[in-house]
Amino acid sequence: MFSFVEENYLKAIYHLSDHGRKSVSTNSLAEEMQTTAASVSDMVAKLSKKKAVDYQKYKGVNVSGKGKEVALRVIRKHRLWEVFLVDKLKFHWDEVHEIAEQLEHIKSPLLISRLDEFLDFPKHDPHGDPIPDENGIFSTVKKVALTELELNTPAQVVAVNDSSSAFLKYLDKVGVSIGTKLKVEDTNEFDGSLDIIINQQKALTISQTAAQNILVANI
Amino acid sequence: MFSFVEENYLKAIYHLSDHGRKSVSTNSLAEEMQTTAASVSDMVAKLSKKKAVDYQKYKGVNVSGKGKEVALRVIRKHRLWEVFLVDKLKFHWDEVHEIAEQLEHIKSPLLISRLDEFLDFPKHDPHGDPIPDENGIFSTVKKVALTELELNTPAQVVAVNDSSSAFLKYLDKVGVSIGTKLKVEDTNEFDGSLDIIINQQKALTISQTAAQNILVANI
DNA sequence: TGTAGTGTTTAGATTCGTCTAAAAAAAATA
DNA sequence: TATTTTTTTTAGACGAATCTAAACACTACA
Ligand SMILES: [Mn+2]
Ligand SMILES: [Mn+2]
Ligand SMILES: [Mn+2]
Ligand SMILES: [Mn+2]
Repeated sequence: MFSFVEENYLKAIYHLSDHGRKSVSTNSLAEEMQTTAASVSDMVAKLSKKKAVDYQKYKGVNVSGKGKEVALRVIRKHRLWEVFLVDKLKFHWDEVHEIAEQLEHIKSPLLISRLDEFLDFPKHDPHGDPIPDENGIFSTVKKVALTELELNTPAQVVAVNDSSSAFLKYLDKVGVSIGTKLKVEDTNEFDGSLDIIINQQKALTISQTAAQNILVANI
Repeated sequence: MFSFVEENYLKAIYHLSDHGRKSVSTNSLAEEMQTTAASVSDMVAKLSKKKAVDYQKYKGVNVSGKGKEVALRVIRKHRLWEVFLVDKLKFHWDEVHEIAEQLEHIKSPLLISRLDEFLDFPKHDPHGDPIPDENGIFSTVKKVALTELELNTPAQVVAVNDSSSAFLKYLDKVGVSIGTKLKVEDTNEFDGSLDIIINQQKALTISQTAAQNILVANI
């Protein structure tokens, strides 16, 4: 039905549109897909003819109902495979994305439901991102960037906004991972950095940039 | 280096050439690949230019050293994934081939070595076919078709020649699987059928066709 | 040994996804 | 509002893999 390449476009449109909430420009999609605006124009017209996106020339593009379904199915597979790689094959959380980019395109609904079961129906991937169920529904937990957390309120790390290897390695070094309990002790006005306490013991200061990429939930 | 399609051609040539022992005709390769002789001619010329096959016009084709390496790597991945599907995801041995056809093309040497370890370094896939190691070496066990087994000699089923769903379902029905111990009690001259005893108890008669597709080794 | 038949290769076209260059539309700015 | 700049689309081409039709090479055998 949809090719490897079409699936990747739909996933990118879904992400850039903030889960289908706003329309996506040709240039931003070209940057995301590491290709040219001309190629994007072509592909978007093609996806529009297949009713996978809503598109008007010069007005941007967004996923249609059908396109959203496809995107969510790919995202579900991507995240389940990442859980498999980390939980079962002992990969590190900064090594799994590229392999999951390939595995997400394997076509077999039965394979995915068996994998889901084998992994014990995980609700989140190794980076804390939610895994949609077979109907595309996310289990929603209210999460907030660490920069928004109120002072001295205990919270738990539930996800990261930046899954780059560099950032994940930094988090490892300072001892932050999914599930880590922490609170913010103080904010430093002059550069936006935060003084935090990890697991009721380790104190450290992290930059505003780092804090914006750490998502937490109240406990 | 090699595309999805090129990998499939190399695998097919390797199989049709009986592990590189004899050269493969354009037509037989076209049939195996479900395509036309013209397409095969094109692809074989391309693989020849890439030094993955030895090829002279009108004289047939065979894998080169490099092509054999590629084919064996794909075969290794195919069979390891089949073991994963059966042992870990509880698939039935007649359901795994199509999915493994997709998974065999995932590119990540580390993934395969981790998978191998996770599966406890299996030497055979669910159909009894040997899994080459990372250097392309098969662990060789002398196996023989059940039709060649001497009378009243105890043996063990180690592989099947026919992995079709129909044949595997038949084997399930009569209670034969990889590892089953059996011996041949008698041969019926008029139609080549065999009277066999399974696990020292169950007696049954199987056709010559079935027996030719069951491979056994002495115990 | 000439010829019919089979097997194989070449020629030319098609689809998919991509590219560069140029044209057109929209947005920004003067 | 008129002009410049940016964004987007169109035009035309290309490589990969495929196809059909036609030409060519090898084989069999009369
Ligand atoms: Mn990922
Ligand atoms: Mn992808
Ligand atoms: Mn198989
Ligand atoms: Mn394949």
